[in-house]
Amino acid sequence: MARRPLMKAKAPPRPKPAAQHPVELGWLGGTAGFYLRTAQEAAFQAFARRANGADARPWRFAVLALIDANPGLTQGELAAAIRRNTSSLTPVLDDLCRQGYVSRQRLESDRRTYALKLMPKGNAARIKLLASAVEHERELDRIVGSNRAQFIRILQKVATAFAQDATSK
Amino acid sequence: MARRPLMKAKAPPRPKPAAQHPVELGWLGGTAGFYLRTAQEAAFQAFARRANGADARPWRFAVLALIDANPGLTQGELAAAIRRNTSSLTPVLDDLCRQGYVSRQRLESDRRTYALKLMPKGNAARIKLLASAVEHERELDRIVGSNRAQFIRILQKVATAFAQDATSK
DNA sequence: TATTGTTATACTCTATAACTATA
DNA sequence: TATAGTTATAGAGTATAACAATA
Repeated sequence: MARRPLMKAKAPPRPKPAAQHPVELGWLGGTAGFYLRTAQEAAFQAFARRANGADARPWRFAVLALIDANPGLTQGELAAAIRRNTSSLTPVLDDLCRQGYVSRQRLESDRRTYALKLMPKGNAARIKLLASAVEHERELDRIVGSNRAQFIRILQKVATAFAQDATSK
Repeated sequence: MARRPLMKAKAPPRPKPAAQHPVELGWLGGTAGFYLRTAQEAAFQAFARRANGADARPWRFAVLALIDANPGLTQGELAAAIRRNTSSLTPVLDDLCRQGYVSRQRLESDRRTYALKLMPKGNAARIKLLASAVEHERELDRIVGSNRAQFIRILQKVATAFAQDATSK
């Protein structure tokens, strides 16, 4: 992060000199790719900001929500759902288990796998993050307007179409 | 990356065990946020795959395109356009200059700033990446369907609405 | 003093390969 | 041998703070 933090420095509102004459985006300004990226980044940062206090690191809320919706799922299934390598998930789950949010139980039928379950503390954390997420989606609604359902449908299609590419290639 | 690579290992097509019974996404499956992320990731990876050979690391194409569209812009302006800290841009530009793609010229009117210009080699690289980007956008078109313009407009609105949040807060 | 860009540094997220234990 | 998950490790991308040059 920083060079010699010296103090905890709780989110100092930096002024950020707004660009006076806007940069011409050229061809980029007519692409979906460029805005897909900037929109995603801006939206995620807004969510993290809103969830301030709750821990909203990248996939934490999704992990809690997915374990809640699929009690007993395995780490491999969870990793596939968020398109991450299982080795990336291990430290996340270590952390959630250490905090008493999630339990890992060896499955009797296949003792190599864990059945993941949400613990009461984990459900409480999920609900807290859900409140932020609901607010966040409400703001997205206001921005997106009446085309919300269609917008989501298109994003889904993009995600699945390119994801299929990845496996077929 | 890896533990003792031992060989160059040119992209071994890993089989990847497709999840047999799909994970239930629950509430997440109705949100824009979740699919904004997964769509962006899948689309970007597809672009990088397609540009194979050309160097399509995150902001490289955008940087070349933006310098081309705004000859003489400064590093600060460029950083603002892609919403990155100037310190993150320095090594990217070091690299592009080392390769003879971009020139930094001290501005006579303010010798603290550089005027960035695209060199012939940089323009060639831009054109090569542009070909991949055009193909990529064409595939996005096929996926998005007839709502392309509206889709882009919504993404723009999301990007700018949340970006304004960031500065005002 | 203020601003542009650089340097030193540290942190987060991610994946690959090897490993352990089970199957 | 094959698979689920862990460990060790590497590396990309990013930002913060201090700095040097210039304003």
